[in-house]
Amino acid sequence: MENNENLKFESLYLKNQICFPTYAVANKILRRYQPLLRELDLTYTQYITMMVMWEKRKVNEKDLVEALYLKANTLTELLKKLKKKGYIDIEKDKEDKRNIVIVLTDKGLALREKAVNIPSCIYQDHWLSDEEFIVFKGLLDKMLKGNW
Amino acid sequence: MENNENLKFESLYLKNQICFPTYAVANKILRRYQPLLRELDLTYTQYITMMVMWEKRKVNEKDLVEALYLKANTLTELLKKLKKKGYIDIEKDKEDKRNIVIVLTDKGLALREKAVNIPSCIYQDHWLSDEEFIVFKGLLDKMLKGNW
DNA sequence: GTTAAATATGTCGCATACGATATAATGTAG
DNA sequence: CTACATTATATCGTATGCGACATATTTAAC
Repeated sequence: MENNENLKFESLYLKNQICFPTYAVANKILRRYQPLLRELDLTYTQYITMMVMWEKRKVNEKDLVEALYLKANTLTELLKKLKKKGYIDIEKDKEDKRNIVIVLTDKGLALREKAVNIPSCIYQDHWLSDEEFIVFKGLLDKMLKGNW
Repeated sequence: MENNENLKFESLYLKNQICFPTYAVANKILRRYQPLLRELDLTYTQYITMMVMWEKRKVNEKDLVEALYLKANTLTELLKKLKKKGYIDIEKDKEDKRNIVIVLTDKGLALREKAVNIPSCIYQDHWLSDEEFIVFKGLLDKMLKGNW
């Protein structure tokens, strides 16, 4: 009876989950970034938003939503904060007045010089081997693109 | 010059990140659970907490912190809510009065019957093949156990 | 044995993240 | 060309998740 019960509920054991360790590793990653990012006065979500800005220089909110796999309402508040810090400007799009245009400022661009050291700090502790990182990233990208 | 700049800041491109897709997949997973868990009146974090309770029946806060890779202050509020819903009871430990003892209630145990279908719903869309899931979970578990 | 360190938990403030819903602007069907 | 659908963004309320800090016990040092 006890064995039957174990069998029936096996799928609910924490150790058998895929989603839970994904969630836990993501939390662990965020905790790891925090002290490094504090020196740039950025949170993690602000940091990945700036990554897009450093690369594209000029986007609208929809571009960010797609690049970051977030929802627009999550970004609205965050963009106001980045604007307040002077890293971006927010303008109305003349062409399509529904859009906003987010533009990297000089101060925002300058921040990249301080940010450039972060990736090597983050990855230096060898959580995984180089080969494992490649496999891991391949699986993640597949999951992100997947339609589920 | 433009090429040099690309090279210098390559490590800051979103597409070269490992942490970002981990974070994005975790968000995607949480969004996927939400509608299913709403029927149980549980959030995702409450759900994984209940997983521990279904298995252990009786734990203290520290056990949960270790099992879920969260911080104690995150759990304090959450436990109050689970208590309010009647799924757990919270008592003082007589042996060591610093501890609290969290006990699964009958109502909490009964909830497991409704939860047992969730895992198959979640995993049915084949985000990855069975083999890929095994590899993925192996890497996640390694990262969780790693000391970084 | 008294004091200091360690442990377990709680409080507070901040920054997400989301669904539901609202609003404004644009596209489109007939 | 007008009503309706669609699109892009914003507002609101709820639930985390954390660091910093505070509190209450217990343990350990000497």
